[in-house]
Amino acid sequence: MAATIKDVASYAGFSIATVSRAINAPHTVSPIALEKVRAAIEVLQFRPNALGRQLRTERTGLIGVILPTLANPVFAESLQGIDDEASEAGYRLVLMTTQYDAVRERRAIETLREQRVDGVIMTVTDGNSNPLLDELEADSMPYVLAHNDTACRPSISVNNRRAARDGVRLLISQGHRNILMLAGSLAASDRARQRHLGYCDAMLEANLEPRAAIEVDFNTDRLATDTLERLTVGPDHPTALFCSNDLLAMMVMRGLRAAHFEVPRDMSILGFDGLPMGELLSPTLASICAPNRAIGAQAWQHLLAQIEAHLPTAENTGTDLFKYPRRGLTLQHVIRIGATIAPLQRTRDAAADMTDQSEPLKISPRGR
Amino acid sequence: MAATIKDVASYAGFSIATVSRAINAPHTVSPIALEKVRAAIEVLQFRPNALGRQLRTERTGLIGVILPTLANPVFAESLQGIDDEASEAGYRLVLMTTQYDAVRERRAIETLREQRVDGVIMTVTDGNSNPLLDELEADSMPYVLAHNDTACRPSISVNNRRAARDGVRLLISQGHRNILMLAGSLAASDRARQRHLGYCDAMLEANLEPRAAIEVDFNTDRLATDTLERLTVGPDHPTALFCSNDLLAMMVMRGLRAAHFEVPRDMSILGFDGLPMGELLSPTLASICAPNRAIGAQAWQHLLAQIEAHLPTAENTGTDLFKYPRRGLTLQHVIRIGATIAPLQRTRDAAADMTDQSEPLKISPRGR
DNA sequence: GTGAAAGCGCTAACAG
DNA sequence: CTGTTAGCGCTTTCAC
Repeated sequence: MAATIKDVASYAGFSIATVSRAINAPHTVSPIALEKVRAAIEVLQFRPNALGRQLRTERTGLIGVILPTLANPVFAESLQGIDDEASEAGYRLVLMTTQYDAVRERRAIETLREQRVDGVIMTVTDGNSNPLLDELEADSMPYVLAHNDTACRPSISVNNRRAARDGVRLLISQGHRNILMLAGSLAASDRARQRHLGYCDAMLEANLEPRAAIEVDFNTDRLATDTLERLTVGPDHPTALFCSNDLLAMMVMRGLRAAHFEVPRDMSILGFDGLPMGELLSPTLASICAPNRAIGAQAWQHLLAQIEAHLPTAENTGTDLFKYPRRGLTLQHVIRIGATIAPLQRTRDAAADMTDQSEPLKISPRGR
Repeated sequence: MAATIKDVASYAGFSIATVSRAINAPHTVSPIALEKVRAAIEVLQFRPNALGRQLRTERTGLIGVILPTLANPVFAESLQGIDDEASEAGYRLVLMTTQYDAVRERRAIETLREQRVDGVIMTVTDGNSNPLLDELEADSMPYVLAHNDTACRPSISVNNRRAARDGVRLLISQGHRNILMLAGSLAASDRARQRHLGYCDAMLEANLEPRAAIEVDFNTDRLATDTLERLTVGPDHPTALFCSNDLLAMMVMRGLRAAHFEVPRDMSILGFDGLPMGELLSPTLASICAPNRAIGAQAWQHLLAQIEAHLPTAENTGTDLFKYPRRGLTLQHVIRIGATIAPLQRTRDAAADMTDQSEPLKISPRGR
């Protein structure tokens, strides 16, 4: 059906070797031959079969990308960042999503390795103690983690712990003392765990008692009512929420609004990720911004460096590894001040532990 | 380095054929052999090389996906829809983005064909008169368009024209008469053109004069000031905007807000796409919703049908083509009522062409 | 500058 | 049930 290099060769009146050279190293072929080959290719609509080449050269130009989901724009952005650069460099991406499932992570890697991808960029549930990654290293398969922050593996991310700490510090500086953290499944995200540590850091250094993160299922599009109650009812309800990601923050905002809780008057909200859409909300979402696209782009750069260090041409000296450190790279986070954060008003609840009760009390609305 | 089927064969004490069978058709192999092969695979950490198999079988299990960008969640959603189903069926996605560039579309298809993908799902700038697609058909390469709506090609989409008409009708039914449409580059999107036609349909049937779409560069994150002026200044400024997509609508909302134009009091806004995040805005964004994820999923189903019809096993009768029509499939759109739309208040501007001027006038705020 | 030939890793007749 | 063999399409020595 489709023309092969053989067809081109016989049509052009040369051997397949010459055709191959005409394609891959035109300068090593006589102008006459080159022209004839070109013509033959044109006429026969020859399209080189990448599989043949890849089988032979042991390089595919394919990069595996493993992400939890594309429903969270964080990963879509990051993916776009990877694609921008990788496609420029002539690589193609094979995408697999895991839905935060470790089993699917394993399968994805397996599949990609069978496909002989030249490298893998991924965001995993746990970047540290991960046998999958150990295997990759043992087999010296180039890989880079994106978003996972771990010092001991090649990874590109913000310092999640410190970023969270900085964010929660901001809330504290605004007078908030009863601050809760919300997260998706902690088990499914080492980022969330890091962020919770950062939350704890900030709380402790202010002599506040850190609380366990409230885990929220944000695959559904609605906040569970018991969660909502916990946030809004009772004398002890928090005045500020630190949400482990912006999507969650947005969901919470909607839930609060439905419960007639006004943000930021009745509750300050701080997100994490810095999704552009957060600025389009009203009130605009305060968030700890990670440079998601840059994370993808940098992950690519690091992967490429590893791939090139792997090439037979480059001698695998320690210099290469030094030039392109195989260990974590931390990108800078930025706190985006947004209208979802306000200084604490001394409401009845928030003023509970204050001595001066003389100021006019504002009644917090009750949910439900 | 990596073990091959030969290594496994010799380790297990069988021929490579038996190993191959043990892998691909275990039931055709004696239990003893099977066990020995399994053990060998285990010990040698054998990972079958997909390239060899693909070269031989002429099937890769790879699906090309070509999308304009992932920065627009519409496409990220759609991609997730594809991935959900395709990965389930054991296929992998090779992703390429075009940034709405026809040249990149062409290159992407070329690259994917060289990689011998089993089929392609794509969203192109122009689904109708597109030589690329003619080529694909000529070579009987399975493909499906997603989001592009065209009757004459395999495509999955909403009826963009009718959907837009329905949306604009809603605006008209709310009393709006001066309605403008905003779009990204019309040249880069047949969807936008279809939607503009729908806008015109609705305007004409109400005896209103349709206007040319205002093209907005929404790659930048800010609305150009001259565009903004056009929307807000003068006695003739519109009272409602139909935006060709939700991202644009959100950008416009922000621009208007910055100009102290309040939505929907001073301007009603209707988007297109039905991005989930629109419901998290405040006011919640009214939008014509396309089932983006379902579009991706359906595109996959149709592609799979084509691929299977292509298989040597299935006889290529007309029945197959009848069962899985190669032509466009239209999914239902839904208009999401949102708080960005309000009945027209008879402001000074909007009431200009009305005879009854006696009602109290509300002064529209002036931007800048 | 060009061609012959080997072989990348695998599957699929075919023969036994 | 198993082994032998012939390629899939390409690159790449190695001669000439």
